[in-house]
Amino acid sequence: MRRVTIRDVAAEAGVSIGTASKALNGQGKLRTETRERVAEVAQRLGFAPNTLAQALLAGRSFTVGLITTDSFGRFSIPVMQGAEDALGPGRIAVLLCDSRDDQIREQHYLRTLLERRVDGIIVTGRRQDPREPIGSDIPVPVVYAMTSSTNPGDLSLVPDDAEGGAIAVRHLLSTGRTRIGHVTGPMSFAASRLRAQGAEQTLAAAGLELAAGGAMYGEWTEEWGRQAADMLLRSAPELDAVFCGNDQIARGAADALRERGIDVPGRGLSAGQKRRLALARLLIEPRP
Amino acid sequence: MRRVTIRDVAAEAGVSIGTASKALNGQGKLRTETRERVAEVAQRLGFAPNTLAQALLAGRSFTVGLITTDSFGRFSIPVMQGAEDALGPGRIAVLLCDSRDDQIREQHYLRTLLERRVDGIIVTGRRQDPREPIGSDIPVPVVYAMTSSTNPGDLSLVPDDAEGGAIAVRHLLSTGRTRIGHVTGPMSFAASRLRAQGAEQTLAAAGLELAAGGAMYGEWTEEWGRQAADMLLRSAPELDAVFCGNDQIARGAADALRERGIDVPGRGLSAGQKRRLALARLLIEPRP
DNA sequence: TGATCTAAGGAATAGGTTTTCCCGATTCCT
DNA sequence: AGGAATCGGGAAAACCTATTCCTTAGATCA
Repeated sequence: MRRVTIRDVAAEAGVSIGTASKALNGQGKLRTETRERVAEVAQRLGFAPNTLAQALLAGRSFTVGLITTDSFGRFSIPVMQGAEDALGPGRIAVLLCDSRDDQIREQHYLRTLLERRVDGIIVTGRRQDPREPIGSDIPVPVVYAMTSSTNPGDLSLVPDDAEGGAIAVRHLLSTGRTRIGHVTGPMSFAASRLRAQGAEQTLAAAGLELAAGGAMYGEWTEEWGRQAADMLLRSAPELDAVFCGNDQIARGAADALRERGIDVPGRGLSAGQKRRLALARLLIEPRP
Repeated sequence: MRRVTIRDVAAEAGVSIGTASKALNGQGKLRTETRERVAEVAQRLGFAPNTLAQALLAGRSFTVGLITTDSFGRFSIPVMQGAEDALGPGRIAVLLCDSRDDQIREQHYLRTLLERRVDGIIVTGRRQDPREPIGSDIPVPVVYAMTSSTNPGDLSLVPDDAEGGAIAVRHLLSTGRTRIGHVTGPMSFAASRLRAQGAEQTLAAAGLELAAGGAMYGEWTEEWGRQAADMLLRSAPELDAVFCGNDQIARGAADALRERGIDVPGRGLSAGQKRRLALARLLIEPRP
């Protein structure tokens, strides 16, 4: 039941182990006839080089770890998919870890990944925000995707929330709206604060400000969208647009407004999911 | 920049490599004082045993491969999550591969996994159905989850579709319905055929049969649910229940019927997602 | 006192591959 | 023909750890 090794191939082809290795990898100076013979034997024996041995020798594992904090939720799936898509074909494998945003599990997985000598680590999913970096003094590159670390030196790939807020407001202004409300997620999330900030600055540049006294912070849920819409309807009945912090809130608010007989246009842009994690390529050199 | 190895620990603690290994793993006969000294040094130096070296020595990699065919879609995510949940804490890692139900990619990943000497392979996601096994003569255990192979010897973890159809019909009969229609997915899917079969057999045992001349095969979509409901309304206006093959179809059908003024109760059972892949444990021995 | 036993830890090996260095045999040049 | 260069391939080290077998010293026993 032993797996066939390069030693078997070498013996069968009547050459040394080193020669067999060179033949299979296109290295060294070998006769063409020799190369072909070794290749044929390897094929016939079903030889598959042991990546573990290669990794041990190379000092790297051709593997990256992916730590998700939201149990493969809405935020980490596109990252996961992008990472796999960018890395898989290049013989780099992706190792899966689900920390559930729990410190203990996170440390456990971090340790496991380091023991496996991963070439890099991707941290993704909505983490408690703001949040400590997953660890200090980690001897491999770490990149945060769709989440960020409090350590300013860390590499992170995040949406430009302030610009996003600005874009939304500019769009509304361009359609002639001027009395704009803003309903968004918890104030503890940087995403909420930055989007509101971008919106406010853009309004200020036009000599305006957010209706109803500023951004309304709450939850990232449909339920909060409904509640907030009701509140707005009472406190600021004159407004002519609502900028919502995410899709759930928008859906809730739109439903609530429609139920009150207010006409709400359909959604404008798709969520633009499936961001490719091209940055992951930076983590590792392409294998020669 | 070299990572610290057991050799460094041994040198620092003033013992041999073998002794250091024994101390860290609780093996052999060593003085307690020695054990503690080695442990302290390992801690201080931040030693993390190289899993690659362990794997090479042990002849197994403490890793399983997970091949998804639907790009982390609705069917594979629960399996992925269950596998990670069952394996991760036990120091077994899960390697991610997305074949997109493409033969070429599937073969590529299969080869990669074998080169990495995985201890087992999980294949999941809705595959084209019926479908060839991922390969023959694979030297590691393979289990199909939420999908099956045409090779009857292969291990697969699938819902009991026939029993599911039977359960649905028994439920409807118990509420007094007797004129039951069935709208389901494509006939090319075994799931469709088996559910219809279970439903028909249960009805037959009660001396009944499916309304409108049998199961209506179509797509797994809301759109098809709407269409089918309309058709049923015309061809079999006397029916008093519709058994739908999946949630999408049910939602479409319910919407269409409600629009025609027909009262439809809310959904009865949750989809019961998040199936734990306990079977994955069978693939591997727990690490000693 | 000499022989035997136990405790504590060292030396060596295995696992599979890549790569560097080296050696023998041809071929080329003058 | 004699030396140099090239060609083809072999031997061995290195990567890191766990384990098996030995060695040494001290203790026990008759």
